[in-house]
Formats: sequence, C-alpha cells, structure tokens
Amino acid sequence: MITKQAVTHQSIRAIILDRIHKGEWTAGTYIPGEADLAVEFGCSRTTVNRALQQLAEEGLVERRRKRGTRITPMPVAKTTLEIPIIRKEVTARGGTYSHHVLVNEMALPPISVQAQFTISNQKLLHLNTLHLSDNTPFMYEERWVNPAEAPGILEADFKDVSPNEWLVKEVPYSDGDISFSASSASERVAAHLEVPKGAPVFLIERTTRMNDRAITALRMYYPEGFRMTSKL
Amino acid sequence: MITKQAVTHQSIRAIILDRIHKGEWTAGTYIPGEADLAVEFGCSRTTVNRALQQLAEEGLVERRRKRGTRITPMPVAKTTLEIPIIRKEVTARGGTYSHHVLVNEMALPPISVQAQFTISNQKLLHLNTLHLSDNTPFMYEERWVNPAEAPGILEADFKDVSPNEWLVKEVPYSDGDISFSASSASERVAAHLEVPKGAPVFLIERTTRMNDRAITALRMYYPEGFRMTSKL
DNA sequence: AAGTGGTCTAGACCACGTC
DNA sequence: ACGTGGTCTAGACCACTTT
Repeated sequence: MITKQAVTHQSIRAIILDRIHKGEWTAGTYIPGEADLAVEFGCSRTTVNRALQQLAEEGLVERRRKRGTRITPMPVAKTTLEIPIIRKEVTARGGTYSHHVLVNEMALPPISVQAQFTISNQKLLHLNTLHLSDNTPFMYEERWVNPAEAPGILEADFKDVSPNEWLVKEVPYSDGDISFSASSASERVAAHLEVPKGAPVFLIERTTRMNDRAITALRMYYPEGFRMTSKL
Repeated sequence: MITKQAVTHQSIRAIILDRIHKGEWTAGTYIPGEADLAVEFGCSRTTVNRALQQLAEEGLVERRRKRGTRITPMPVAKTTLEIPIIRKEVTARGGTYSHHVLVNEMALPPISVQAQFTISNQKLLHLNTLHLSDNTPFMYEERWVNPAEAPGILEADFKDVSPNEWLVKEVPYSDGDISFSASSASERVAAHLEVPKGAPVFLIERTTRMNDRAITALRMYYPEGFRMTSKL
C-alpha cells in the first residue's frame, strides 16, 4: 500500500454532502444503493453504510429498506445542545463561581410538582439555590428531589458542592425532559436575580428520571442577557 | 441457529447502561477493553466497538487510545433539539397556519447584520414575516438574505410558501449558528405579536452558511407561553 | 515499545417493505 | 418474491497515547 485509508466513511460523507450542495443530487432524489456506491468509491459496502447511517441520523438523508436512500425533501434542522454544570458554565464565561443554598428542607410540593413525581401528599426535599458569577446573580434554581431516588442527599453538605453538581456526580439517570421558554419574573424570582418584577427571564424546566421514577424536577431562571448557543 | 442475533450492539449498550445504573460501574471507573468485552458477551469486537462509540457520542463514556474506556465522571447532559418548519410547528400544535410577508425589499442592513455576512455597504434582501396560528400571532420573524447565495429568491412568490419554507426547500446549507434567549419586546415586535411593549419574548437567532458564506440571518420572536421541549 | 481504540474488508444472513 | 438496508463476524492494519 502506498496510501493509507484513502477511502474512509468520513470522506464518503464529504463527497455526498458535496453532491447535495452542488445540486448534483437535489432534494427528494433517490441515490444509488450501497452496493453501487461501494463499487464507485472503491470500498466495501460497510464503509458506505456507515457514512449513510450518519447522514440519516443527521436528517439529511432518508433510508428505507427496499426503497433505497433519498435526499430528505425538507430536512428538519437539528442541533445538539449541551447543558453544562452551572459552575462550568460560569467559569467558561470567565466568571468566578459561587453559590448559596437558600432553602433546604423537606416539604409538601405543589400539585404541579407532585404530578411529575407520581406521588401524592408526600414530602420531598426542597432545594432553592442561587448561583453567582463574580458575586452577581447568574441563575436562580428551584428544585424538588425525591430522597428515595437519591440516596445520601439528606446527609449531603452543599457548602462546597451545589445540589446541581452533587446530583450529577452521585445519581445516574436514564432519561428526562427539558423545556426552554421565556417568562416574566415573579416577585420572588425578581428579588433573587436582582431584576425588576416582571422582567424577562429565560426559564429552563427539567425533570430527570430513573426508569420512570422521577429523581428531581427543577426550574432554572436566568436573567435577560443569558444566551444558550449551539451549532447547526 | 435457533435464535437470531442474540447479541446486538443495542443489547450491549443496554447491558452497559444497566451496569452503570446498578452502580456496578461507577463514575470514573475504567471498564474492560473491547477485546475482553467481546469475549464476555460472546460477540465480535466490532459489535462492542459500535456500542461503545454510541455511548461515547452520548457523553456517557470517555474513550482514549491506550488508556481505555471509562464512565464519564461528570457527564454533560445533552439533548437534540429539532427546529421544525414553522408551519409544521403550528399544525403539530393543532392550529391552522397562515403567514403574512410584511416587508420584502432590498435594503442596507444594520452593521450587526453586515458583520455576519462579511460584507460592507451592500444591500441584502430584507424579509419580515408574521406567522399566525388560528389567525393569532404565533411568531414574528425578521430575516436578511444574501440573494447571491439563494438564487431565485428575488423572483420567489411568498403568498403560499413562506420565506422560511422556501429557503429550507431550495437552498442547502453546510452549517450555521443558533442561539436561544429571553428578551423584552421592542415597540415594533410588541405591535406585531400583539403583546405589551416590554413583555417577555422568546428569541431565537439563527444564521446559516454555505462554506463560510452566510446565506441568511434571522431573528424569530415568540410571545410568552411558547415552550421548546425535548428529551434528555 | 506496547496497549488500546479507530477503522476497513469481504462475506454472510436477516428484516423489512414494496412489488 | 425479491431488493434494499441493517447488522454481525473474523481478521487485519493503523493511529494515538502513555509507559
């Protein structure tokens, strides 16, 4: 061999993208089968398959057995958002991180929260935390935790490690939901974030579960100016 | 063979997830090498490799040559957001979609927009569109398009197909940026969305490019109440 | 220098969905 | 029934990183 790995699944991916971009293969077109492409590119079908599977995951291509592979007629834009630990989010922006746990007690959650935990009339751990960057409010978090699903949390000390970080490190989860929205600051939220009541806040609501049992549900309030960014 | 495909990369993935969840493999632990796991599971190394690569993509596992594979000590939560065509977003929520193109003219964009297009003192196509659900404002969009990168757009008729949909269908892109934030409605935005001036709005800013040349940059304003949701 | 993941190959069988 | 993608295998070589 003179060259090493001349044809990789990455290079095939690039060629296909190029053909789409050049208009050689337009939206809706059925492209040749894996076997044909393997011959054309001088590689094994496995390699072509891998490239096409990746493109299918990204939504650029649609594949169905027997029908073949076609360029997605109206691709749905997808982006992967990374939700970092708050401490890292602050330090990545060049700030100095600190936090205060404002509330740490067992309490009866409101009905809306109870619904997410599929419990009724049962106390949960209530944790409200203010996260700061350079001693100014960065994010205010209201959290409920089912201690039965997070062993050790009742004894945890949140002086150095925030509840956010403690849970990420200690309690694995299998799935969850997340939502993003804009909201106006309630009196309580406004006070903690040091913004006027009614000011716009960026709200992230999140629930994590382990096999259908909710571990924690929380709301994170960011003051106006916070941006969540990503690549398409 | 009695059973078919007893050991798949999916089943291996499931086993590994189970071991993490059960605490058998805790955060930071180095797990056996691919070859060892292949022997244990009675399959080829290729299959184990595929399972582990997927877990690595999801951020649950970290892999480095020579070091091996370990459970990510503090996994970063990731979620894939799908940004649908506005029309589909509305109909998926059970509304009847319609739109009005309010502005459609060549104009000199503000400096902030010019910067994204790496142009100077050059006119671009300015398109402002109001999207409605059941005849009430759903989203207001301010868009700039470089006609040189979107051939045919100057002749396009946006009566039936909104600029959003036209571009998705006609102009492929190679990459882009997107950001989400909360903002307060300017007088203009407030008027279009029929909300009070200063009311919270959910703002999505987006730029798409083809090989480093910007095609379109836009801001989408959603009134309070809009939620973008996803699975973790 | 050596160990581990990253990838390719050639062949095989299977599952799905359309014809 | 048959064509296409989905996946596994067994072996091989390579690339990266640490020892």
